[in-house]
This record gives sequence, structure tokens and C-alpha cells, in this order.
Amino acid sequence: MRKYQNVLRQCRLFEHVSDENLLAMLGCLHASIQRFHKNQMILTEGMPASHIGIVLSGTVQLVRVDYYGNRSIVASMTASQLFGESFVCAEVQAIPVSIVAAEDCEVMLVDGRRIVHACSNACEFHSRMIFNLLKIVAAKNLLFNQKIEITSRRTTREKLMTYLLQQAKVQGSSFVIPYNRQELADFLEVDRSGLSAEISKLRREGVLTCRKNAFTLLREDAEV
Amino acid sequence: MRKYQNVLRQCRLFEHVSDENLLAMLGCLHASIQRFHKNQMILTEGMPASHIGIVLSGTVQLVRVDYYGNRSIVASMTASQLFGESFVCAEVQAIPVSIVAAEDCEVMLVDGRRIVHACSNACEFHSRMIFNLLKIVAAKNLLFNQKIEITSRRTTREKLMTYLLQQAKVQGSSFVIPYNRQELADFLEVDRSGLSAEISKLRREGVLTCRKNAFTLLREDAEV
DNA sequence: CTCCATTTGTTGAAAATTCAACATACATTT
DNA sequence: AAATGTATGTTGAATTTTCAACAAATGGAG
Repeated sequence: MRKYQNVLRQCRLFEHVSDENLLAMLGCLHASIQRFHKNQMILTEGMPASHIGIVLSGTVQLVRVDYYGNRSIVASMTASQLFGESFVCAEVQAIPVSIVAAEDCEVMLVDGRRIVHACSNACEFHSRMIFNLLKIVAAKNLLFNQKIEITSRRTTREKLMTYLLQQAKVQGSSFVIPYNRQELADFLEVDRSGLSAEISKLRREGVLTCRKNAFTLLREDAEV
Repeated sequence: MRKYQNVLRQCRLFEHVSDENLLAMLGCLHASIQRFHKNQMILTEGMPASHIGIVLSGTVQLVRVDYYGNRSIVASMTASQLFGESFVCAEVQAIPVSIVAAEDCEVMLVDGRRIVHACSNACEFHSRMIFNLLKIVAAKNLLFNQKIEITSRRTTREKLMTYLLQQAKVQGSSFVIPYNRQELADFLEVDRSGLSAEISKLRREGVLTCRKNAFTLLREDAEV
């Protein structure tokens, strides 16, 4: 566990928790560390919502695959970020999405019900964790809002620019995105080839430059 | 306040709170009741996130209007439901959406920071409310997931059917939706005329019947 | 370095959406 | 009952997306 202490300290779930207490809490939560290879399922749609995951290394994606096999990427999480917490907190029977390893990764799984339900050990950090969880889940809500802002746009160009401008707002006009072209298309909910064409067009128009996943916005005034 | 006790008792924010304590808490939260007419703004995009609203009567909508005036309805809330809580809990500077009265309505506004920040009165129900808030915010998260399931579909028909099947799952095959045609289009993020055309087509195909906002699904096996 | 597999870019045809304009239905008021 | 305003349905043209197929580029492995 010690090996992961730095990542865990970054995790907002343990904000304002001292290192020694952290280890005690992990025991209380039945924490276990697991490794997953790229494309492996971590949590599968339909499973009961019992565990909360903490990404220790690598990247995991929240994905939904419909009846026809169309993949849709809802969100992407990297080191120190949580997944599955909303399903546990809302006490759903079956989780409505899957969590997949986007690359080789390590995750810590904890028994979510030990957080949400009363802790029999009367663990004094229980309420601190609930408070932290509230902030985390609320922040996810904002992420969903951003995602809806994107998908509410009607054209591929508008969706792409809305996403890129969101990123530029946080990271500055040069930034790296966590998606390759196919993944970006699955996140923006558009056709990959159409997306590639649109990126080329924006490049020709001098709105942006990009090299793989690294984008630079040149004229942020460009009409979205 | 007494007049609204029934609605407030329904509100999950006050779950496991006795009536007498409820009144005390409302004082602690600086609760005020306000009336809004149809189409009036309750909270406007860009405002600081300070208040949590509880719908007492009528319907409010979470909307986003883009640069070109295209309206997008993110969600709709009725009596006893909360709005604005995620923005307060996530401590954002400016709220990213607006809250509008979809019809004449009454709402209770409470000072959200009094919930999220330490209560100086050491109010003993503070932690109970935080716990309730966690469940509410997590449940909203699931709603967003449903919304994304809808908007991730590519065609108007698929978006509509996804929404109707979601409703049928909860309410049974006959149900009333909280949207007129234009609002439904703004919620599904599609063109209104195209939506009308698709509804007519589904009607002709014998997949559903509808009268205004009341829908009945006839063949739920219909391919989405 | 070459080969192979994967990713990204390009293109044209088919399908679907959007847009605008109008027709019809519905509800309310005068 | 007529008139008015709003909501809903219909249609065709223009735009955009999707789909499929292929070309080009990239990145590792041997």
C-alpha cells in the first residue's frame, strides 16, 4: 500500500486525512489492489453497484456500448480519480455503464457500502469521507454538464470546438487530450471519419494545429 | 412554512428529520419562499453558486441557451425536488446553466453554503443533511447518465425511443411526459419538426399512440 | 530496415437532420 | 361563434452526418 501513498494522498476522497489514518481506513474499507490490461473490463454494465474504484495508474473509461455495438465514451479517469462512486451512493441495483481499462492500469477497489452505510467500527473518519464524497460526486455532476454542453451541439464541428475550448479554458491553448481519434469520436458522439475530416478542415482554416493527441488552438475567437 | 410541510416532508434533503426539527433547520438555512411566473429566470447562468432551490409547486427546468439562441433543456424538476445543489457542493464560481420556471411555480431558496460549510450553530442535523445531499447528488448523476444515453444515439427516432422506453420502464407503458413538443425536442437535442414527423411515423407504424403529452407504447419490442 | 498492425486521413454515395414555410389543430378570449 | 395566438404536423430543399472502402501515415517487433 505504501507504494501508492502518493497517489492516494492526491485522491480527494482522503482529503484532510493523515497518512496513518489513511492506512487504517483502507483496512476498514476492505481495500484491494488489482491490475488490468488494456481493454479489460473492470466493472461490467448490469453488475450490482458495490465497489468504488480509485485509479492508481493508467487510464480507465466509463463506456456504454449499445445494441448495435456503437461505443460511447462517457468519461475518462486517470490517477487518483474515482469511479463507480455515484452508483454506490445512489444505491442502484445494477450499474448502467461499464468501466474499461483504456490502457494497462492499477486500481484500488473499496467496498463502497462501508462508506455509505453506517460503519460498524464507528470509524471517526466516516463523516469526513462522506463529506469528501459529496464534493467528488458534485464535481462529477459538473463534468456531466460539460459533456451535455458538447453533445447538445448539432454539428461535428461545433461539438469538437466546444470540447477543445473547454479544454483550453482549463489547460491553456496548448493541451493534450486523453483520446485518440476513434475515442474522441466516441466521446463526442460523432463519426470518426467525419471527425478526421473536420479536424483537417480546421487545420487548413488556421484555427488549430495538432499532432496526434496534442492540440493547439490558434484563433480562439473562431465561431463555435 | 406550515403550508408547505407536506412537500418538504417529501423532499429527500429532509429524510429522517422530524417536523419540529425541520422548521428549526429552515431557520438555520435562511430559507425564503419565492414565486415565479412562467418563463421567469430563477437562477441565471454566470451567477455565483450560493443557493439551493427546492421546488414547492409547479415545474422548473435546467436550461442552457447557446450563442445562437438554441435552447437545450438539461432536466426538469417538480415538487419536492432540488436544483442548484451540485453547483454549491462543488463550490463553483459561476453556475453553467440557468434555472427557468417552466410554469408558474413556488420555490424555497436556502443558503447552500450553510449546508456545505460548517454550521456555526453546530446544528445536530447538519451531517444528516450532508448524507442526504450525497444521495440526491448521486441520483442526479444517474439522471445525467440517462440523458447521455439519449443524446448518444444518432437519429431522432433512436433518441425519442430511448427516452420513451426509459419512461416506460419507470412509469409503465402509458405515461405523461413533462414536455410539449418543442420542449421535448430541446431535451432530446433534435429539430422539432423532425421530431413531430418521427412521432407521426411511429404512430402510423403502430409503435405508439399519443395525445398531447400522454404517450402509450404499444410494441415495446420495437427496435430502438 | 522491413514488415505488420494499428491509427488516421480522404472520398463519394446514401441516409438523416435541419431549416423554412406553411397548414392544421387546439385553446382562450372577446 | 368568431377571432386570435400558440402548438403541432407536413413538406421539400439544403446541409450534414454516416457509412464503406481505401489510402496514407505511424509505431513496434523481429
